Amino acid sequence: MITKTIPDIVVGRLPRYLQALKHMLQEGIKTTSSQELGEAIGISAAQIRKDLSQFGEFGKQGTGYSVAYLVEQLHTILKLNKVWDLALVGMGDLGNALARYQGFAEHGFRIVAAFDNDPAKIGKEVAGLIIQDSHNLKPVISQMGIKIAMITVPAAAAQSVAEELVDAGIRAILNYAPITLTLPAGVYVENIDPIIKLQHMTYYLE
Amino acid sequence: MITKTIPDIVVGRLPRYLQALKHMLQEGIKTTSSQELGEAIGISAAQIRKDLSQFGEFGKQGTGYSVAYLVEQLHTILKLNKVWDLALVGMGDLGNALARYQGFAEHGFRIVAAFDNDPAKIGKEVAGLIIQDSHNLKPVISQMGIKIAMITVPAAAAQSVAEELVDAGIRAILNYAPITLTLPAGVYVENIDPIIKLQHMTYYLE
DNA sequence: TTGTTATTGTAAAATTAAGTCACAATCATT
DNA sequence: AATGATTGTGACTTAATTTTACAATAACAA
Repeated sequence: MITKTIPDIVVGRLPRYLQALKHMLQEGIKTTSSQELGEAIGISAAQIRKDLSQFGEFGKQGTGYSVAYLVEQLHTILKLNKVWDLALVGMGDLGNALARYQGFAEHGFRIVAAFDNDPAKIGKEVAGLIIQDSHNLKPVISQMGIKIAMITVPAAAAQSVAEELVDAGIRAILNYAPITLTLPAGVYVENIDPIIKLQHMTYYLE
Repeated sequence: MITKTIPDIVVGRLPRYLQALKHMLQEGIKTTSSQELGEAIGISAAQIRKDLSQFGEFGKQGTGYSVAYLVEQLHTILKLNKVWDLALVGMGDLGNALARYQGFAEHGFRIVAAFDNDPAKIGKEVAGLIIQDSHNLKPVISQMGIKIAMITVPAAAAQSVAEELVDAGIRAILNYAPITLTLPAGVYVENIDPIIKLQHMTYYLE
């Protein structure tokens, strides 16, 4: 097998394919085509076929793709055939909302540790989680072997929290703080910032 | 003046420049260079210069950029020299967290209407907003002239809510529901879905 | 004034990604 | 056995992005 690096932009589209395919599953659709899938998510049929072909042959000529099988294959590609433990740092309104969000569990992500540095919050329970003191962040995360963390602390604290997380063994960070984190290569960071998205859209409005 | 279409990906980087520049302002930094700005956000100096040059000449050779002036110029480019009104649909945990988030106001976005279809929530107050019945969505939004909406309803309801919003005059949607919306051309949609981001990152983990 | 250093704006080149098209191969159905 | 649908793929084109390089220029020091 030839190992070639697959462009990150291609990898980034796979979760969207998966999302649409899972909706099809829920609606009882057993089979689909690159055409149909493309229409559902606004991507050309050719591009979907090309993206998928980077990973293998998942369809059948004349028939298309078995939705269940393609979901299974995408799970394997994206390493979703296991439950991923998550750490959550920052239990403000957003942190609380994420702790209660059912979507994580439904997709194989489980928040197993929550932290805050506010004594008024430490010890309280949210969605079955006891909020822990941020001072214990490193021992808890390294002992539990958690690899992914979500940061929902204020911007001013985000960089140092991120460094602690990396120090504790975290390899991927979903950053909700409105700041660009500077971290060692090999740590994957994805940012979620509504302000950035809104400012992008206003360019196109009057 | 020659009007040329600027690639969307360039526009999408401007808010990140703005974010970093505002942090510099807060720290009292008066002048910066494409080099320094690039290091702060992980983008090459050349790309920043090229991106900015699409819109005009904002720097001085030998000196760099006045942070305040560049912030001002980016505000003008992104149409941020006004307060933008936002509608928020779906007052679950996430909707509530967004309603309370101070960041919107700090960046010139003001949530002026909140909706839900749950009778138990309608009429309640959150962060100074009275939650309104989703049935009134269209008249309220069109009368107030709101152009941007955020959707935080369950996936099953998101498409029809989005259609109602467009019908009411909404031109841009920040979609938190885990589904790809199908809407007329000319409506700008940005998606925020943590699951998609997490699934993208797990590809790179073991 | 002159030289030195820093930095922009931009052109050219290189690279990367996306889109298009075509079509043999194959599968299901009639 | 014929028909129609659809994949996987290769070739090609087009478009977009990134990198490189450097002349022009500003600030500053001697």
